Amino acid sequence: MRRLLEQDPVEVAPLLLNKVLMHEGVAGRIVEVEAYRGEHDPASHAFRGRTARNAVMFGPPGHLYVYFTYGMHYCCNVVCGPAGTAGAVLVRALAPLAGLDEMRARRPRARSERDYCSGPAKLCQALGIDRSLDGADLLARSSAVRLLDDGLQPPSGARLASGPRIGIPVESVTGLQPWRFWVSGDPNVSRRENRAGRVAV
DNA sequence: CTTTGGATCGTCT
DNA sequence: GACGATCCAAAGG
Repeated sequence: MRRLLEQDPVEVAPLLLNKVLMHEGVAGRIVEVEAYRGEHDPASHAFRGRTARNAVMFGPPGHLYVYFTYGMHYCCNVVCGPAGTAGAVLVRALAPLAGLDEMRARRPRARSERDYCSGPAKLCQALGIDRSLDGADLLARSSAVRLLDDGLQPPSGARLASGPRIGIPVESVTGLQPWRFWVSGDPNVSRRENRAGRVAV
């Protein structure tokens, strides 16, 4: 798994679909992700170099990068690429798998199970992920938060969908890149598949 | 169903 | 001092 994550985030991103993210027994299957590169990606937190916030992005692959945004939300990424090079895959949505009661308690305003993890900040809330987990090794047995492979293969063919990343200005060069990947048709994906989405080869 | 605006504060200019 | 890799409620069709 570590070797897989050492590749370019754009290569890794679709391969993380159908993997499982778990924090203290509360878990979900990854159904939507976005790839972020480093210095050549204007949309990346690492575009302007290393800072205290994004330091983990420059570290070894397989660790968790958690950032705080909008004054109230956390979002989490799987760090990719070789150590010394910035790269990460933002986890945008999960299909709830375990700890559903815990998720409901942490997301009281959710109207249905679909509302538990259908967004990058929602899933962090549902799993109880915050800045204290920034830098955690997702592949270590001893970690509270882990990335697991339960044997289900990543989607391919028509089951894999891709499109432009969300919240990225389209006028920027990378804003048009189809670096958002999701499991086609999964109800937990953060935004419904629309004209922007297209099936990847 | 879609659109719009408010919340709220760490981070970087 | 401005601005988010967002979410939610409210309002309009």
